[in-house]
Amino acid sequence: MKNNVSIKDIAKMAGVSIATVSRVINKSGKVAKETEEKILQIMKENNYVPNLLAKGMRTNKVTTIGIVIPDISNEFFSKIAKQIQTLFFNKGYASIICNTSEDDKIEKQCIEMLQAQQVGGIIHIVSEKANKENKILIPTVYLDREPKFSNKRKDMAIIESDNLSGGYIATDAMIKKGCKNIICLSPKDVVSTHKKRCQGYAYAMNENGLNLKIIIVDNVSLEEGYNKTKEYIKNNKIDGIFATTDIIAIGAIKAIKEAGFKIPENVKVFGYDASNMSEVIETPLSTIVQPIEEMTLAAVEMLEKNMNGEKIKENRLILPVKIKER
Amino acid sequence: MKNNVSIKDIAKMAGVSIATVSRVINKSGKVAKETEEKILQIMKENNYVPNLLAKGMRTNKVTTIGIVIPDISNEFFSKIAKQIQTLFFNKGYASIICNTSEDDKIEKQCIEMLQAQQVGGIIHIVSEKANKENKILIPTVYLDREPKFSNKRKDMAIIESDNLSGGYIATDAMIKKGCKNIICLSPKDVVSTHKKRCQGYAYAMNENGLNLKIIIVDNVSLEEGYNKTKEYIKNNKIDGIFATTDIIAIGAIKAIKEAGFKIPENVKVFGYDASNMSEVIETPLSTIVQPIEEMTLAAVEMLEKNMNGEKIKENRLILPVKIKER
DNA sequence: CTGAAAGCGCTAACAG
DNA sequence: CTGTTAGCGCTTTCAG
Repeated sequence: MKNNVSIKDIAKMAGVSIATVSRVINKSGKVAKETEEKILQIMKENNYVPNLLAKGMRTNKVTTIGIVIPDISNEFFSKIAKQIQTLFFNKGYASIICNTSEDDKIEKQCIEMLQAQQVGGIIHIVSEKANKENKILIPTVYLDREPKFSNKRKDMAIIESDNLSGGYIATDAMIKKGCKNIICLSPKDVVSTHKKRCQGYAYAMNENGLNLKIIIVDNVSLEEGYNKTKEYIKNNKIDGIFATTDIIAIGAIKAIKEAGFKIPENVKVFGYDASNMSEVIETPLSTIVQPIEEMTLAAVEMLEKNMNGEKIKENRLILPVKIKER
Repeated sequence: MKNNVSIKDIAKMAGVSIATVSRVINKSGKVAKETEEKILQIMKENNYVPNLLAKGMRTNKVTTIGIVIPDISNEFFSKIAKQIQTLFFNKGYASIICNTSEDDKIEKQCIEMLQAQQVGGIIHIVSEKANKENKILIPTVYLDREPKFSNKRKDMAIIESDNLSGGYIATDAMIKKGCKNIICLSPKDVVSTHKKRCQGYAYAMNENGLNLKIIIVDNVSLEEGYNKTKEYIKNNKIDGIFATTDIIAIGAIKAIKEAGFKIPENVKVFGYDASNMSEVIETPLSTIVQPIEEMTLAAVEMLEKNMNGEKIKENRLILPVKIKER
């Protein structure tokens, strides 16, 4: 499997020392044009590709970063992963992507593996269960979800979108259209994002003197959105729903329609994330758009600075979201 | 950034040679229980994590594999990537994931980078434009799409799902329900998967003496599915649609309904991939389910064998698909 | 301008 | 059972 030609092979073929070959590879130091061309030629002929790992080991500069993500098959996260990988690829870095499946045990293993793989930095979306910081020395930027342990370290780099105002503007938009009985459907507040969206909802409701009703779904699924909504509307009147993620809203829509109500005439529905599903569903589903590009770009830039040991004043960033009404 | 303790540091602290430390790390050779425990203790205290790259360099055994994918934010591909990364993670491998964005230039760069990163093997879903094999010596398994250059090398490892019968059973199911005028919506046949699905469609139509009509969409999008369908039904009657991927079917549905037809009463619609969108759309959309787990498992196993230099008789595999009628 | 040599962290004989 | 040593592919002084 190791038919790879090495710098040594090239040197031998060119009749020079490996130092010289190294110099032309890195365009460092002076090499006679003649020798340089000859070496370049031989490298091309033999399809030489430098061993980045050996180089990294020697120079202590690494060309790999890690991305730790709860579930890469989730649309929102996969978009993020794509952006990050592309941004880093263009800078010459390879991205090692790890799935934690929301499991803190696996998450720990991921971090250890990345450390063992000598990644230069990590962009980390914490799992639901992550309670304590993994004790590592690798530069890390937390993205999307605020880690539970973030209050312990004020210098922690965290990039989020503005989930609080996301919840607020969604709810407020419905209130402005006359809704008075708006419920909020959300998973248990294990994750900062959903929690903040609920808080935004609560803020808007309180501001308008409306009674809030937060209904906890046991998991993030169409079924749960459906079941909990169906159950609730048996004995309660509602005219608005704010679900902290699209799929829950879609379940709610199903229940609402089954009960004979019209959307958006009788009940207005807001989801979150502007997923593909929200695009294709035929019932009008309003939603909140997160600034994925800005978030990933900021995370990548911040991580790069961290890796270069640069001081950063702004190590926490909250990016604005947009509303998409339908 | 390199505060990492090394085997040398541990050895010094334990007052033994690095060889001994190496032995306890790898559980190779005999080490006195006493010394072993002492070393283990010190390793734990100092949070020692072995440098896999150095190890790989020395042993010529690498713990990284590459995944090359056209678009990781695509639901189907991201599910595949997740599976592969998980399977390899459990075997102790890290996965470097690369996006080609369907661009053969980027694809080439990806392969080169993976080579430079010394990955042990690659699972590769080729881009649309990939026309010639990248000349590398890394064990590679092609997944999902059959490379255009596959006929040149009969020993190439390729895992696909059965797109041909996918197209066939979808079409056949509609015919069995009485459809006679079924159109097929598909992107230009740049990619083997869509091409084969169309062939399956054609096969079923011919078998039943029906006229086939394949309509090319310019790109894979809801809009194109919508536009091309709307255009066609202006002057033609149809009672069935087979779209080679769900999103196109969803566009078609929109056009059909706008024209006043009922689904599935007047027109039956089949998509492909059993995407989340197909799950939530309120109009009945039948679809074909690909065996993602089996595909990825087979690919991973085949790659592992390749990496271990094992001979494999079956280097081409076509896995069966399932129908999901709605 | 170019080569020799040391060393990054680690493993694998080879001696003790 | 344990230490010494060479070397994986590469960069980087230090001498020529």
